[in-house]
Amino acid sequence: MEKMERITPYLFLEEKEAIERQGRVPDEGEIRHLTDFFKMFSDPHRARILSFLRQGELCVGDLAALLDATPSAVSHQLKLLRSVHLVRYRREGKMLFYALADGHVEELLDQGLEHIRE
Amino acid sequence: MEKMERITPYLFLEEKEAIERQGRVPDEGEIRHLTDFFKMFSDPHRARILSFLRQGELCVGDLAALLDATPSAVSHQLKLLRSVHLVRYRREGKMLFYALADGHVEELLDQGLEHIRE
DNA sequence: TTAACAATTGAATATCTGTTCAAATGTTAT
DNA sequence: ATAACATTTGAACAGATATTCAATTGTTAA
Repeated sequence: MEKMERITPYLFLEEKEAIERQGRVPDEGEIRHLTDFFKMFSDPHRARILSFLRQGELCVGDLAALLDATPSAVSHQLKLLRSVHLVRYRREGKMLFYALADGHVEELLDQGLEHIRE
Repeated sequence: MEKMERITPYLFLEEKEAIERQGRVPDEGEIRHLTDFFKMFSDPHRARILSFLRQGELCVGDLAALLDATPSAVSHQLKLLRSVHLVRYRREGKMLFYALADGHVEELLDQGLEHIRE
């Protein structure tokens, strides 16, 4: 058998390439997207915004009151949530009503809760 | 009709309390756990570690080689992943082999990927 | 058109997070 | 014992992140 180049005492170059070829590990760009997406669930204000929006649409001022935060702080977070398409909004007069973008969001929240509760 | 105390032009105190009573928004402690949990998926190194572990257990040195990172950096991240029970490990000689803690992890990764791909 | 209000924006600051580096721990073989 | 190796740990530094504050945009009503 031919000599194999060792990377660590256990992993051989062939194995490493095999693992990478299997393609179950997203490439750099996709990992970046994925982590940016999950980052949205990793801040208490954002997680609470998403949780509150499960019950229907709310405007920025409502969210600020519910979170006990300033409208500015909430708006900054909503901007991030918009950037990864987790929320959508519609204008009604002076106000912007925000809502969850789709059902995925709730599923994900529930899965997270399931994990930490068990 | 009785006068209601307004919080914002739209949300009334009764509504706010109703929303909070519905209990679909986790309390402070649970939100903290939840965000700490999701935070684990929000760093590229950690996300790649979890992705690589889908294909079977790997030791720290292997992961370091696959990630092109130092064993120290990997170990620090593994410590965080252990802290929220996303990975488990077993010792074999000098090495520690890490594995995903349960199926939840893969489900979550897939849901995240599903969201960003659509 | 002006005033009032809801929300957004950008810059500054304080905090959090991830990596590095050196030292320590645990295991195996000599 | 000692040496060699895999991994962990803690402290220090650099970069990322969330909030605040002041200024701005957009909408409605007088």
